[in-house]
Amino acid sequence: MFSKSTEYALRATLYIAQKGSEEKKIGIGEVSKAIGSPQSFTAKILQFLTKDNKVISSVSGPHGGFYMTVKAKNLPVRAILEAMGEDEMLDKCVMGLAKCSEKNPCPLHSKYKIIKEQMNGLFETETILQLANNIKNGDVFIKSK
Amino acid sequence: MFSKSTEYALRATLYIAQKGSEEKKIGIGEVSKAIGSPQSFTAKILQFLTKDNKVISSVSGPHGGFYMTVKAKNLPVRAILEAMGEDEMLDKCVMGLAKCSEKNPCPLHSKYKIIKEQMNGLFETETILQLANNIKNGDVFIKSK
DNA sequence: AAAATTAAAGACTATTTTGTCTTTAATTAA
DNA sequence: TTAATTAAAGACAAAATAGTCTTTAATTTT
Repeated sequence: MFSKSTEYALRATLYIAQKGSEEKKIGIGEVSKAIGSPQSFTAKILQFLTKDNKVISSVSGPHGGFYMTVKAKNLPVRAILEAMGEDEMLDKCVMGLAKCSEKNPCPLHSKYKIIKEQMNGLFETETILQLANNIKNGDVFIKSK
Repeated sequence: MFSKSTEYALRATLYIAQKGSEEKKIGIGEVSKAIGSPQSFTAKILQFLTKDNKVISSVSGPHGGFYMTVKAKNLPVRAILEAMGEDEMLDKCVMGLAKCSEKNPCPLHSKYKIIKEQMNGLFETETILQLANNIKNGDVFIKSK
């Protein structure tokens, strides 16, 4: 479905949302350990998500690290996909037609459309904060055992 | 969703199902032109789908080409995904957890599961022949204008 | 002001995916 | 049986993705 980069972005963001705040920033070492991802690669992804404070924020120096504002935590999960440039996945033709539409539908268009609508609904409805709370509760996980 | 290879595989297979038969084989040139894909790359993909006559069949020489048996045409679309080794996509964790399950669910597991079930249903239910017939009727297309 | 700590930046490498091109093998028609 | 036609095989090349490592900049603590 998504690229490895986006998978790490989703998990890292949820971890930072769950554990961090403006007062308590999280270091890259802790993040990559918590989600089970390569540290340097994850660093690069987080730097990218930090550009223009799209989704996450950061400060350098001692006691620095990554965190999210309350406003950012209340964004839908889709915001992470958009920041990673993978939100087009949610509207892409399943057979790869450059222009797949009602006028020019691929053979799976009409049935796959319904599935895409549900995916859009899922990523639009769920907020980062909601999912982060589920992690906190111990109901769900962001690292494989 | 799927790799370019699999997108081409889906479209090429539907074209061959629609236009070809044991009596009328289709050349690689015609296929790649009809679906708008790079010819040599498509050739490699079709060769792969021909291995062990998984989905499509072929013969070399004059009046040779690609075709599908009646039996193959009646396979579900999922057979193409399986042949391309991309059917695992239909069961993969959306956040990239190696082991995402009811016991160890990712934060999107329970809701994404429903979407996956529908995707599985779609690819399992639709047969290659059914979709090919829709192309023949002019209802749907496998090439972008 | 100096040392320590942290992310930012960017060069670099490795792997996978996508794609091309040439040679070979199979088959058929003349 | 020779020439023509087609896919098969496989070596290459290009581009995208994934990942590492080193240096720099920002910030804080001492």
